[in-house]
Amino acid sequence: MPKVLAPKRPPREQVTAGIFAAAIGLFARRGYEATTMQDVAAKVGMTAPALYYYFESKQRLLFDVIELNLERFAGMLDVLLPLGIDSPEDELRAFVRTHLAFQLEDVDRARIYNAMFLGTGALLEALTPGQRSKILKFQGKVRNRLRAILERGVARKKFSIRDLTVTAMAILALGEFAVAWFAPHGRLKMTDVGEQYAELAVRMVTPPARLKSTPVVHIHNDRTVFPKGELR
Amino acid sequence: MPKVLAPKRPPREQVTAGIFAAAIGLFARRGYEATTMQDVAAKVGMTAPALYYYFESKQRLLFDVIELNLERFAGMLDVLLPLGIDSPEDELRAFVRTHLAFQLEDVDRARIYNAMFLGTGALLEALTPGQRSKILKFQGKVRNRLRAILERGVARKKFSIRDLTVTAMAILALGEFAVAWFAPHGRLKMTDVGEQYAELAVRMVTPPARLKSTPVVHIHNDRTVFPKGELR
DNA sequence: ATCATTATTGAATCAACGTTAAACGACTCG
DNA sequence: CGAGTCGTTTAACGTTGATTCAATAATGAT
Repeated sequence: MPKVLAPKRPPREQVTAGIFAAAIGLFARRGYEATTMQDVAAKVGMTAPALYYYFESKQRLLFDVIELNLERFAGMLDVLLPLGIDSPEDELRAFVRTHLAFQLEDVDRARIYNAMFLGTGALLEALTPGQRSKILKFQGKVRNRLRAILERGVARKKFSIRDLTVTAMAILALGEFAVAWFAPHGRLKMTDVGEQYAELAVRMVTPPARLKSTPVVHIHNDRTVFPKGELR
Repeated sequence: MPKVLAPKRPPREQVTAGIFAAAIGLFARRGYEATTMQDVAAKVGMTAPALYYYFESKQRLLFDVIELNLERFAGMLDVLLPLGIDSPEDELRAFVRTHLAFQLEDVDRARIYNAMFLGTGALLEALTPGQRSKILKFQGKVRNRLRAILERGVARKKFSIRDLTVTAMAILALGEFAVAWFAPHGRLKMTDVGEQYAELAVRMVTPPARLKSTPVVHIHNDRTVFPKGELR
């Protein structure tokens, strides 16, 4: 009779997945240099040398971690792109919500993504030119998607935007910054924040009601058109 | 005749200032762990042990670097605080502008500040509990300052805010994210961005004009009051 | 000049870490 | 059972980097 519940040795895949999970968290939080192979090993109940059975070096581990996440990014982008929503406002809302979801559904992943984005940490140094261009391309796609939404809103006279770049960056900032303060099990649910951020983004592109009318300027092709003497 | 241009030994202050400058840049770009005392020393034309004449340890150097920068920010904050600006809108604008100026006028400093804020990098981990709490206390002050501004605007029925925390974080996000994209000598001047960010922040707390009126909810004491069925 | 103090250096110490090597247990297949 | 492979461990190596120490150069005062 075979031993019941005898823990059969888990397949290689599963082990590496565990190592990835541990490494992502540690790299994301402490940074690459500050994380030791010991740390990673300990998190999966191993000793450091055992890791070398799966990864030829620490560098390689980082590389693979990043590569793995790049794939996930790409997947998120697909969800982001094909939205066939009519109203520019709703389109903007959807973008903001999706962007936030991407950031919050896996904080470690988002941290790594942002770290590369911000040029912080040693993560960027570890990237190959191929990886770098891959991620820059991804970034560009996300930004362009947002710009397109904003431009469409402007074209339809729904949005009032002073400078496209500034506004786009402001909206992206919301999501990227979220991982810094959002507490997964706190008072607010992720969907709550998504709703509110979406609304804040819409307000950003909507002229205020009561205030002495802010000069509305429409932008064309990344070049801001200023009214008389505004924005010296 | 005294040797003309004889390089008199620079005062201690000046040397430490140089070390700080070098350390800020390196810590900000490479991170704490990835920076060696050699690196810092080389940047100021010294050898590593010489640094120990001025700083008792690498950790201490990091702490002093951080503290120095916090003081600068605190200085800015003080400038911001006592201004008897009446209008909540103007107060908010001033905060946003100051926050952005702090971020953009010295990118390295901002990166360090943000790294701690974001929990990215090993900066926070490298500090002692005492040092950490000091820094966190400062962060709290900044946040509370913003919250106070927002609360005043709400109390005066000038601002429409759904959730104080979310809105505050959104506004802070603008500035913190700026270092990631702003190009010092590009099309936009810092003051331009400041103006626009200030305006975007005001819009965030101002009910939109044309849209089918977004439900306006006033918040009390960090507890959000939801209207009928909003924000499930 | 001489001396004390200040500032810096090169050599040395020590721990930590990435990595390798050899050995060991466990599981698989004959 | 026995042999081979797989996965892991302990021990060890080499390097790097923070920090210390004794020696020394540079400076300022007497």
